[in-house]
Formats: sequence, structure tokens, C-alpha cells
Amino acid sequence: MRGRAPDKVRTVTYESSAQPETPASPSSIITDSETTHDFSEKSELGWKPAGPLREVPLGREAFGFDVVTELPNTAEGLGRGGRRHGRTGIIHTPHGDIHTPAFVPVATQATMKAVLPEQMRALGSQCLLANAFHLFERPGEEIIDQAGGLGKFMNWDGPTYTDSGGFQVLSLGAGFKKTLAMDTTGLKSDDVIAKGKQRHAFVDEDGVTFKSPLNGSMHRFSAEISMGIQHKIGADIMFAFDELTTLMNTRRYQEESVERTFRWAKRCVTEHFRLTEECSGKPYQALFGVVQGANYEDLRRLAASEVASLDFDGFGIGGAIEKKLMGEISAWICDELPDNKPRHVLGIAAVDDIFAAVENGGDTFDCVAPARVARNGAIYTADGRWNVLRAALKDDFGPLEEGCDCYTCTHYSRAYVHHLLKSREMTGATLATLHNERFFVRLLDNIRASIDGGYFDDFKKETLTRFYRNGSKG
RNA sequence: GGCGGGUUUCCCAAGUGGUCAAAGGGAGCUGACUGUAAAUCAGCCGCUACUAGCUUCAUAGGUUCGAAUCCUAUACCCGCCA
Repeated sequence: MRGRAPDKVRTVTYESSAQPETPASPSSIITDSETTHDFSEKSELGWKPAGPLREVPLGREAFGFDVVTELPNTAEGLGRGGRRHGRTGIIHTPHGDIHTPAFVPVATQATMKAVLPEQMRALGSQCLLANAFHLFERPGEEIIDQAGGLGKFMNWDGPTYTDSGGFQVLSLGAGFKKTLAMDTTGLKSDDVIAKGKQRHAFVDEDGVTFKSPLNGSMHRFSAEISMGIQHKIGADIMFAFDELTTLMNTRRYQEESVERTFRWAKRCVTEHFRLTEECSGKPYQALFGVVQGANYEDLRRLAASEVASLDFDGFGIGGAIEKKLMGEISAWICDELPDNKPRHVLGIAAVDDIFAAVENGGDTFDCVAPARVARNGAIYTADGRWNVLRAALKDDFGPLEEGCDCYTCTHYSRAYVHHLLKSREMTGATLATLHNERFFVRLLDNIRASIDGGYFDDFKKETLTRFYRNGSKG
């Protein structure tokens, strides 16, 4: 027999009217006496888990976005006329609401590496993002469909996203280990763009041919194929299949790429509504169009207005972005996008990047960094990022971060996490990831509260000054 | 007691006359990770006044222009035989 049986979870019903609540206070998350078994009932954050499918609205009206508070414009506003596009809001999905701005942890292969969905919920994560390309390769979208969709498959009853596989156009194509929001100082094209046999992705007008990182076999992705896979996977929010370029591509190539991505976007919309019709018994899956255009204002504005002209439910801000242009690029794009649809900034999680993107109109943000970096020992704190593997911490019995409300900090010491990671014990990755993910979820909770409370600018200044005071990365 | 094998920089382990401060692992140290080909990767890892010098390959002596490498003795360790 398939499926899970926890009746107490099934009895929770979907409430689209949930109001945003203040971010969890330190004591509201986990306390000693509360943590024995079930993580799932402890979260007091501002969203409600979804109920069974029959109670979920099926049509497109199940998806929506309400703006709650807009940031006031200032003289320094980067949008047209000093506009600041930042705002708080609520994204409604068939599997629950997302209070924005929100951090979206990345569960590429239908799992947070080293962490259970229950634990993600307990630390306040409102939603998770998986990857269509990786799930297509393994286990295959059919399996996930049979399981009842991504959420059921991985035991996550909140909202889910899938990336289209567009990121793999870059990571498998141009090169591995190349960052997105990067400092390009001193970099040359050859440092970033792989050639010949090194390449595992090849772009043409119709789509992309991938060489499987798993076994070397060749796979074909196109707008239609990506939509088909993402519909089978069944996430609440999908992304249109796009081409992700590097900052090292020529201006000419970026132009071609933006146009190609637009042609793919149109095909994605068409295919999306065809599949939506075909699968009319399932909850509506929203589709976000992705805006490319690298560092060029004209291309970004063009791409945004083109994508905005299509019948998307929301938008993704994607592509390579020079770090110092994070705010500008977001502002250019949001100038061209409608205010009544959510905007997701793909793949960012440097603290300063998050502030810049929120201030200029980003609503949700995903990134692998907190999880990946945690597995490698780097710990985010309000006072910057540092490495728990440092020898000096082997006998430091304080928490990772003084005053942190996360499960790790309230139960375990630096010395213990240091020991586990040094010993390559899996639980070390778990504890470090719990902390870092909580850090970003809480950061976005606090940013949201600061916008609603009218003190965003002070909060931003204070937070950034403190975080980067000691020259921290991240 | 006899015969044979061995002793290399923290550990394991290459190296049997110059290209050796000495391969490779591990451990250790430091750093990086931004829509996850990442429980990964990079640098350091005898000492210093570091584009060079100094002190090392069980210890002491010797052969040689030159020794971790050859010879002698000693000390341990491991086999087999008594």
C-alpha cells in the first residue's frame, strides 16, 4: 500500500486567509521539553500546512498573490522615478500560503541534503524548491507522478517549486563551479566557459542536449519537455525553461540568448496551458517566466517586458548578475513587471544580495548556499560567516551562534558540530544545515517584519554593518 | 646462539649513487562555495634571513667530487632455524 497514514496531518485544513504573523521569537520554535518526537506541530510561523487534495482548490484561482506592504520610495530608489519595488505579500498556492519576502530552501533531488522535511518545517521553512532535471534523471518524473506528486513523494505538504532545468544549461554547459552573482574582476572568458569535451550541455534553437552527469547518456530538454516533466512532478510553482548564460558571454550572444529564451517562454506558456487542460483533475500549477539579460539594462528591460506580455503567474529573475548590480538589475526588471504577480530571484543568498534584491522588488529567493556551505563547515551568524572546522573551536562548548533559536544552537555545541564534521559524520551536516537554513529563513522573516513595521532601512543598515564588519564572506 | 628481512620527514608508504627536503595516501592547518555534476574543491604541510640557504631518511664511522641509496659497527623490530 502506498501513501502515508498520519491522520493528524491529514486533518489540518488549508486556510488561504492566514494572516502574516510576526516572525517566530526565539522561544517559539523549539524548547527542550517540546522536541522529543514530532517536529511538525511545533512551528508557529505564518503559514498553515495544506490538507488533503480534495480540499485543495483545483483551478487557477487557487494561485494568487496579494501585496501587503510596499516600501516607500526614496531619493536613492533604483527604479524609474526613485521607485523602490520592495514589498511584503502573500503568495497563495494549492498547498498553502507563502508570506513574502521569503527564503526558499533548495531540495534539488526531492530532499534537503541531510535534513528531513519535518525539520525544515520546524525551522520555519515555508516552501521548498526541487530540480526538474535531476528528478527527470532519477527517479524519473513518472515515479513522482505515481507517488502523487513531489510533495507527497517527499512528505512535504507545503508549497513546492521546481526549477526547469535551465540552470543546468549553465552548470553543465559553460562550466562547473561558476557562481551566478559573481565578482568578475580579473576573470577571463576561458576561466569561466568550458570548451569541447568539458561541456555537458549544448544549446540550439529548439532546446538543449544534456550529457548525463550520472552515466554519460544524452538527454534532450526543450520548452515542451521541461513543461511535461514539471507537470508530472507537480510542484505548485514551475519555471519556464530558459537559457542561463555567463557574464563572460559576448553582448551579441546575450542578445541572441534573451530572444531564444523568449521564444522558449512562449512555447512554455502554450504547452503549460495544454497540459493544465489535460490534467484538469489536479491542483493548478503556476508557471513563472524567467527574465535573463545579464548585466545589460536594455536587455533586462526588454526581456522583462517581453516575459511580462505572456500569461505567466509570476516571474523569475535569473541569469548571471554582477554582484554590485544586484539592486539595479532587480529594479530595472521590476519596473517592467506588473506589481500584482510575485517575483522570484533565482539562486541568491549572500546577505547583501538578499537585501538588495528585496529592496528592489524580489519576493522569494532560493539558494543552495546555506546547505552546501553548512556541509563544508561554514556557519552564518549575525556577525558574519565563519568556519566551525577551525581548530580553535574544538573545545568551544558554546552554541554555533549566541542567542540563535535554531534546534542546533539550542541543543548542541560548537565543539560537537566541529567534531561531527571533522569526523565526516552525517549528523554534522544535519546540525550545520539546520542552523544555516534557519538563519536565512529568519533573516527573511525579519526583513518581512521590518517592511511591515516601517523600519526596513534601519534594519538593513544595522544587519549589513554587523554581518560584514569583520570582512566576512557570504 | 645461527641465518634472513627491516628501520624514510606526525602515521602508512615510494625511493637503492647526482634531476631528493625526498612520490603517493592519511592525519593536520587555512580558505572557497550564490536557480546543487558539491558529505565537494583549492592551497599549505622539516627550519629559516624562502627566486636562496640550513638541518634531515635508526645511531656512529667510512667510501665517493657527490650518499636516504654503497661499506663497517652498534641499537632496536620481524621471520625461520636451534
